[in-house]
This record gives sequence, C-alpha cells and structure tokens, in this order.
Amino acid sequence: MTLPVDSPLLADLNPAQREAVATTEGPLLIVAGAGSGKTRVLTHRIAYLIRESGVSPFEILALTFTNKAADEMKARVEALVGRVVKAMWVSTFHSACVRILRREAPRLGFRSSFSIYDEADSVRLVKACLAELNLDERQFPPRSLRAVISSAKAELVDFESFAARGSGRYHETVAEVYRLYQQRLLAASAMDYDDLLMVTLELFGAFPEVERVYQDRFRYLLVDEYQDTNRAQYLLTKALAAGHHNLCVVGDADQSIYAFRGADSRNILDFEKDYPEARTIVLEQNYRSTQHILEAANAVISNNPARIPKHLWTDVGSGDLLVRFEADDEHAEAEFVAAEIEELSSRNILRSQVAVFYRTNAQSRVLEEVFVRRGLAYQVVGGTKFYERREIKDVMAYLRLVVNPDDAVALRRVLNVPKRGLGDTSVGHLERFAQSRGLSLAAALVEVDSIPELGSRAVAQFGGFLDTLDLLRHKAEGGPQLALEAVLTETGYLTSIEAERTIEALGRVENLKELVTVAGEFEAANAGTIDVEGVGWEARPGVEQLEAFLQSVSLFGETDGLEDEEGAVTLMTLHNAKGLEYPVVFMVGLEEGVFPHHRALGEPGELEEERRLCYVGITRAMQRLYLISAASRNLWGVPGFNSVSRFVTEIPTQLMRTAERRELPTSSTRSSTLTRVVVGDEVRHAHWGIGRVVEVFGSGPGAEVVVDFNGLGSKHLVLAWAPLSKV
DNA sequence: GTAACAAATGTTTTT
DNA sequence: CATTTGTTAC
Repeated sequence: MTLPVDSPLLADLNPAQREAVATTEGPLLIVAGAGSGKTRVLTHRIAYLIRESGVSPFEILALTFTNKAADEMKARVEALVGRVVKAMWVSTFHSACVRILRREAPRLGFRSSFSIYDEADSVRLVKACLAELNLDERQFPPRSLRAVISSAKAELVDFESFAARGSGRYHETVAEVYRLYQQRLLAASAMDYDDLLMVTLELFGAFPEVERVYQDRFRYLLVDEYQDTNRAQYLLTKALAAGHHNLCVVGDADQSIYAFRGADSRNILDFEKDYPEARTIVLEQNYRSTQHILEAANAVISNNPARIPKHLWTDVGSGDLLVRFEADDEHAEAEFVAAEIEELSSRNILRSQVAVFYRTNAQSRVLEEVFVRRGLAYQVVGGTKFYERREIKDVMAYLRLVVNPDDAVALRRVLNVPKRGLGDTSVGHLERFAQSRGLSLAAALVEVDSIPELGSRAVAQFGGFLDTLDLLRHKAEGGPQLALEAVLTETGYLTSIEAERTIEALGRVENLKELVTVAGEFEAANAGTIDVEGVGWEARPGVEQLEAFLQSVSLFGETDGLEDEEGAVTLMTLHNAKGLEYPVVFMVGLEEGVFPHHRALGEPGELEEERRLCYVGITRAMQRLYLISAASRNLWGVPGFNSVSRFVTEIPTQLMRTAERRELPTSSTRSSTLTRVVVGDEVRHAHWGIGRVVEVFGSGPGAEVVVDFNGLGSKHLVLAWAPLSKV
C-alpha cells in the first residue's frame, strides 16, 4: 500500500509507527511493546485523522482506562491540532458512559443527575441490604459480597442469570442480595462503577435507535490498553464499532495486570478473530530503556508459558548494570533507598527523576517514615486517597443529596452528621416506616410527622435537616464552590469539626479548604467551555456545574492528581506505575509472599499476572534499576522471613551487580531519632509539623511525651515510635 | 444519644 | 499496626 509520506505528522516516526498512524480505515490492532512510542502513535493518529483525512473531531472517540491517560492524550493531541481537541471525546470508558447516561438514563428510570457510588458507598449499600434481609454480616461479609457482585457485573451477569448459574444456599443468598442491591440502586437513582458500563449496554440493547446515534456519530474509535478490557468494555467497544468498523485498538498482552478485576487478555488475542479483515502492526523498538533493563524484562516475562513471543529491542546501548541489594529488614531497605537517592542527587540526578515501586500500599509507610526523618522530599501516589477521606465524603454526600434527593446512601451518611440527635433509634424508626410503606428514605423523611414512634424532638430535627437541604439546593444555584461553602457553614459541619480542637480535626479543616479550592478551580476551568454534546459554547448554570463537579470527583482516580513535583521522589504501587517512566526506578519488597503476593503463590494464573506486573515495573526504568529485598519483614507486627523473589532469580546474574552495604547513620532504626527530650524542646512530627514538648513521662526510648502542636492541640506520643525529630 | 474505651479483624492490585 | 466495630459508662 502507499502512504502519503509527505505529511509532517509522519516525519519522525519509524516505519511501523508510520503505518499505524496512516492506516485509518478498517479494524487495526497495534501490538505495542513497553516503551515503543504507543502514545505518540495514538496522538499522531488522531491528528492525522483530523488534518490529513478530513475527519471531524466530533466523529472521533478515544477511550482510555485512566483520566491521567486521557488528559495526557488530550494535551498531546492539542499540541498537534490545537484547541479543536476540546470538542473531541477523549475519555475513560467510565466517563464516556457517564456522558451518554446523563443524557439517556431517564429512559431506564434513572434521574439524569444520578449518583455514582464508589466502592465504599457500594459496601454501605450492601450492608443495608443485608440488614434488610436479616442476614448476618459475619456469614456474608459485605466486602466480599460486593466483590462477587462486581465481578458478575463486569461479566454482564445480571442477578437473574446469576441466580440461575449456581446453586446451594450460599449462592441463593448472594443472588438475593444482588437482586435487592440493584433494586436499591435504581430506587436511589444511583449506579456503581460496574453499572456505568452495564447500564450503558442495557440502554443500547433496549433502545437500538439510541445505540445507532452513537454508532453513527463515532466513525473512528480508538481504544488504549485493550488488553485490560473486561467483558463489558469489550462489548461496548464492539457495539460502538459495529457500524463502521474503524476500530483501532492498542495494547500489549504482556502488560495485562487487571485480570483480578475482570480484564480478559483474550480480548486482544482474539481481535483478529473478531475482525477477520483486521490489520496487525507490531511495535517492537523500545525508545525508553537501556539494553540491560530490556534484557532483564525479557528474561522475566519469558517464564510465562503460552505467551506470544515478542522481541523488544533498543539501540540506546547497554547502560549500567541493574543494582541488586538485600537488606536485613524493611527499615534497612528504606534506609538504603534513601541513602542511595541522596548519593544520586550528589551526582546531579534530580529527585523528580526517581520512583520507588512496591506491591502493596502498606509498604509505603516505612519508606515515608525514613524519608521524613532524613528530610527527603517525596510524594505518594494513591494510598489513602483525598476523596475517600471521611470529611470529604461527608460534605460530598450533602452535595449529592442536593442534586439527587433519592440518594439513600448519601442521605443515611449525613442524617446525623454533624450530630443532630438523630441516632440509630430515630433513623431506625424512619427506615422501618419507609420499608413498611414501600417508600424511599427520602420520601419517608417528608412524612416524619406520621411516624408515631418518633418523639417531637426527633421530628423537629428531621424537619430541620430537610430545611437545611432546601436551603442548600437554593444556594447550589451559585455553582459548586458556593454550594460547598454553604454545606460547610449551613449544616454546622465546619463548626463541629473545629470544636474538636484536635490535630486530626485541623487536618480535616485543611482538607475541606482544599476541596473548596478544587471546586473553585473546577468552575474556572469549566467556565464557558463547550457543552457535552458540542451544541455550542455556553456557560452552564450553577446546578449543572455542580453535577459536573460531582461526576468528575466520582471518577477521579489514583494517578490523576500526579504532577511531577519539583524535587520530590515518587512512591507508588506497581499498578499505578503503568504507563509512566522514570530515569531511576527502585523496586522494593522483592520477596516471595510480598511480590509475588502470597495470594498468588498457589495459583498459576495469578502468578503469571504477578510476573506481568514485574515486567511492567522493570520496563518503567529508563537508565537505572534497583532490585531490593529484605531478609525479614514485619507483617501485621509479626516478623516474617521470606526468600528472595523468584523474579529476581529469573534475571541473569550477569545483568546485575550487588550494591555495597552503605554506612547507615543510625543502627537502632526506629521512627524517632530522639532519645532524650526535655520540656520546652521544639520538635517536628512527620504529619503534624512543628510543636513544643510540654510534658515528659519516663526516660529513654520508652518515654512518653506530650507535644503541643502550634498551640492548637496536643498529642501523647511514645518517643520510640513517633516520627519525631528535633528542630 | 454520645463519648470513651476494648476487642477484633483484616491487607493486593483499581476505574 | 491501624482501622473499624462492639461494649460500657455517662
């Protein structure tokens, strides 16, 4: 075939990349090895469609898995084609579905301002269902029930098929919970993450004319990380591409690391079966890593049976050897990492070029302690997420109630927050009343007068709560920021936290302030933007902005807030590392039982997924890779001795050198470097900042101190454990 | 109804 | 060990 090689968009691409960009028509599979310029190809392809093929941006839909990936793609396409990118749909599967559902969900009985339940909301609802069915939480743990329901939904198994596909008492009960759970979601006009995909597909099934609209509109479809699609995402892709078949999918089966949440790498392996006319282009040249790093990655991944061999190669040279270090325990591990990073900075390697990857979030704690103590700037991606903090969820629940009065989970959450004398007894009466009359909780609330069991005080409090909500609905017309400020003041939430006068409360106030700022920024960013359907440029009224704000927060993910902070080392899980690259990478906790995780040890399938995760980790590194393990590690306060991870032994020894043991400044590696303090000392705490010692009990490392932080609260601390240092 | 304390229980990874 | 849940005393 002939390609118009004169397009500047094809200029600095290799032949395979060029073909991937210019093959615009028909199904196309791009097998993109790690670091092979995948994003570059995708963005150039979009630009090529617009600039060379004359495709309207309105006709392009690009789907990614994370908002971060979507944002990056948008930014890079914008650099190529300009502001017209704002009119394009470049989004995650989930937000694309939300955009469709905001418009179409009323056909299925949902408000267009439906709520989106995150995992915690979802667990709460499962609990409520268990209570309603008089089931024991111990026998049916809500979290695992939610997980079962979630995986069923990812496979598009509704509660009827679920009930039919198994037998026995346990299965029947789960099916019953599933049924009630769905019923409650609909009644609350709410969807969980899985519903966003499943309901969209239901919508397409029930209203072919609606499906047709989106099929016709999106003539060109691009899907990133196709190996991570689950059944629902696969079918959604298929449905949208059914009319025109201009479907371009990009992925790498070796980087499939989400099977645990329903991803099925057969989707990418079977692409050519689904679309017999498909072209396949393989990108094998790696532009990211040194040869040594690539060889290590290839060596590890080749231990997975039944994979299609791939030969990633690079011409950047062999580079440094990988660095291997075995620490005595997790503290020594963290000390080594910190010391090594300091050593690297003395050789002009910036901290922002360094990342530390671990298997589980809990592993970040020791690293953080050590980094704080040594004054090493770092940022953690993920972990306790901002939007999952209690105070944030509380005020967001108020906002959700403002736009969706049916949201029962949000209602239950804030009915007595802040405390207004509506405890379990009163709320229990309300719930029984609602249930007996077949009313929603919101509807029952309006009729509290007719609940005989309630005392006059409770009735008045319920009434006051309703009035507050009305007031908030009124204020919400002023947009997200004003709505939020109204929640903080009118509900008494802020006052009640401030009244606690503790350090923790101070932190919460800070977080709430931050949220107000975020809301303000959201307004600024969305003022006068083009509206969802591209109908025209118009500022959206306050309540609609609020809905959009809630939606963006609901779908806000792990890596999304990540900006390369100047001078800070980045800490994250291996899962979060996908799609990123760093000149220097530390992989820690390379021990059997940690990585590979003990849950995977007996399961060949899961072990292979762990190995792919390892492959992902290794291939993030550009120049330098450290492989670190600890001979002993405390797990849940109990010391454990794990052997070195099989992944380390799978790497040829000639690719590695063993690091020398560094001189460690302190041998008794505990959190605090302080052994002696006196009243009046100024100290710095990892989380709470600077404070003054006001009391000391006992002596030595076992001593307890009382520290007054900023005069705004004080804290009892055990000297040996608290991450304290002298100012 | 709430606050303070004791016990139990749980950790993989995430849109 | 850290958070959440259950129990007790006000």
